[in-house]
Amino acid sequence: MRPTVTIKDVAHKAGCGVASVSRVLNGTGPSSANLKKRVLEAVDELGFEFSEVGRSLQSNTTSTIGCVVPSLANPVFADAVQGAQEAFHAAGYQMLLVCTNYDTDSEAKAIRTLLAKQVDGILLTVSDAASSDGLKTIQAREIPHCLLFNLAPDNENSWCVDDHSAAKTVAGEFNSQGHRHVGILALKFKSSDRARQRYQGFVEGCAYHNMCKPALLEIDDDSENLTELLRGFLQQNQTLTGLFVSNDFLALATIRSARALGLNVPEDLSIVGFDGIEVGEMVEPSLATIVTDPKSMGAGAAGTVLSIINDTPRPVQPAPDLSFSFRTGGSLAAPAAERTDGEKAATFSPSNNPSNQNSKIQWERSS
Amino acid sequence: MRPTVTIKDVAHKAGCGVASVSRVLNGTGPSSANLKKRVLEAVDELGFEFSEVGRSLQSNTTSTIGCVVPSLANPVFADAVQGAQEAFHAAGYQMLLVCTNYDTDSEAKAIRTLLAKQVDGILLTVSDAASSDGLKTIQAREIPHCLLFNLAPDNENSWCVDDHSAAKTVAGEFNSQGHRHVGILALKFKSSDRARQRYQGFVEGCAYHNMCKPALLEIDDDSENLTELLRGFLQQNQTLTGLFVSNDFLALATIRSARALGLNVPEDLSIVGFDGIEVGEMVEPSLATIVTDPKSMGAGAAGTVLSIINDTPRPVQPAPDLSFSFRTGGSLAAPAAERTDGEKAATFSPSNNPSNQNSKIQWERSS
DNA sequence: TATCACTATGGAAACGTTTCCACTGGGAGG
DNA sequence: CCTCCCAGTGGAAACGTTTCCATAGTGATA
Repeated sequence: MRPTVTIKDVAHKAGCGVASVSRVLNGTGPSSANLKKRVLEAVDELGFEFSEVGRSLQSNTTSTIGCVVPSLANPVFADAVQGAQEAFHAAGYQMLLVCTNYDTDSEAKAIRTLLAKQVDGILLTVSDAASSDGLKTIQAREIPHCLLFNLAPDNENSWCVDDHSAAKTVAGEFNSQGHRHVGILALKFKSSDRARQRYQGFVEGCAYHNMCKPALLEIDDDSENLTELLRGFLQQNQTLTGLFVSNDFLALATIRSARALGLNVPEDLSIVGFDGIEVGEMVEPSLATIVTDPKSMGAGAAGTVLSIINDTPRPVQPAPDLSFSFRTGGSLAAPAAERTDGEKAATFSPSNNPSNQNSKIQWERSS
Repeated sequence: MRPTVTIKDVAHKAGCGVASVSRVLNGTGPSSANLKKRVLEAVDELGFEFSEVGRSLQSNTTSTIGCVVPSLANPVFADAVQGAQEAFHAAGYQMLLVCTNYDTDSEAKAIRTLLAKQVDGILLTVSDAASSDGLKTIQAREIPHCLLFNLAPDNENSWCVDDHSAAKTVAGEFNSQGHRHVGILALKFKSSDRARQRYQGFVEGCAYHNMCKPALLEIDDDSENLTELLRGFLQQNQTLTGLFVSNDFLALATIRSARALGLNVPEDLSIVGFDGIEVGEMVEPSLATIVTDPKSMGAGAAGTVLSIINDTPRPVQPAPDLSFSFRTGGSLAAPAAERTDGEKAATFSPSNNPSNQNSKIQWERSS
């Protein structure tokens, strides 16, 4: 297809063997000044560039890294990917990107494709690190790799925020504002083990602070009718004064839905997000949230992959408790006085469904 | 490095020649049932997978497409990349991603690398399509490619929003709300020819509606002190009642800065953005903006690249005037009465620098 | 002068595929 | 029975590199 110029053409033009061209151009092995000159001239004249394909075949190396993430729609991943891309680029590697849309089959398929392409390493975020087929394949083949935003199952390499502690921290923040009964809004656990971590940490944190067990609202990534879901949820949990939402994007949407239901944030309902995306600071009220640094995480994970490839010391990851920080914001405040005793609770629930049994049963202290 | 199993191993195990294995597995050429069975068994047992590298060398094809964008931090590009990735993936292509950070040198270098990697096609967004070295190289080598978000210089393939018309539309919206003197806040033109298009369209639109020539505030991508820049700008243009900001992200930041300066949006200053990112609808007031569909654009451009490769009919691009639409929002309203005659204008400019000569000179009608 | 070490160079193998070509054997048609 | 054709198969070339090895030349040392 492409009438590209190969090393043979150069050799011919320079009147020498291909081996000499290779040596001159790669600076490997000796070569006379005269030969160098001829080769360089020929290269210039012909506009020769090495074909990475030929090279790869010979060296069993592609200077390509695979990167698998659920989606770029979430700025957390977009930032992480960008950070990783820059790190790889700086090290002379190209990045093959695949988005899986939180689908485990896509994950496995993508990974197989990447392996066939002979990537030198893989950086990946999977739905569930403990059960990922793709991950198993990678481990079996001993491909240099690093998980990103997934907690490593067994001594896996991974860069991730300590979701569990972070969520616990959020519980503490709710507590110190005087909230006793809060909820958590999370993506379906099966599509994100991160959501589960956050849930568990939050439950634990609430227990630690002697708060009620948080009510859980699990939603799909593509749920359209958030407002309705929220209405139902709040009707079932009328004493709820705060809501921890498992990512900022969703938290903003939740604020909007709450408004649509006639609730004031934070007076009627406090909201805390997770991720720390920039726009969270631009809205009014600003979003209280856990802030993380996805770009650094991506770059760090990339560094880990590179260090495995080159057998150099691994980059050090920030201590788990430093992987995040809490950012105060207007969306979290003390609950309005009349909300804490459940009096006004009924105002946003015209339906007379008092089924809040959910909030107290099956509740046990875990610390 | 990798003790992978090759077609030779399969041939040996199955007791046949490599050619037969290739034929069986690719379904090209005849083969007996018996042979098929043996080969398939061997493949299964050995866990054989074709090496794309060997294949590529032979076929002069890599089933890989390069994708060059300025950054993923802007959700417009993130969405577009995702759309493109999905389209490529569906067609059996992998995507090599490079972010250039709006740097033209990176652009050229990235493109050279991609060409060395023998990508089958390239999808790219450059800083300035008219002067891009990388683009010239691509054209010279006749690599299947498509521009994204860049207006094609000469019969280039490109998918882009009609920035010019969209900006003109914005001018019209300002006009119908009664604004006479507005400004435009844009990224430095050298790093984005899109910003220039929008500027020109806006100027033209203002002229068309007999408004004042819009004042221009050009900023860097990494400007930290937006609030200060805005303060200076507003001091110099005290009769300004509206501001067109060249992307939504920046628009939200601008709203925040305006607030920091004690201005109410939209009463003291109306803001209109560009892109239509989702969070724009979640903030209060919601962001009036031009909404575009970057994901579709990415997918469309990817389709164009594929159609060039496969020599199939090009996907049809939406008509320029359908490539965007205006979304009303709370950030755009009629200017407060006292603002239109410049009376209250001084309230936000404690400095007594009345240099608004900028706004009226060199002003010409263009339609 | 014979040996040696070392530079400079080219030929050829190897990497993993696909594909062309040649060879075999068997069935059909004369 | 002799051809002819075709399915079935394997050998080998080709793709663009790198690298091993062999060879030739050169200057220094014994």
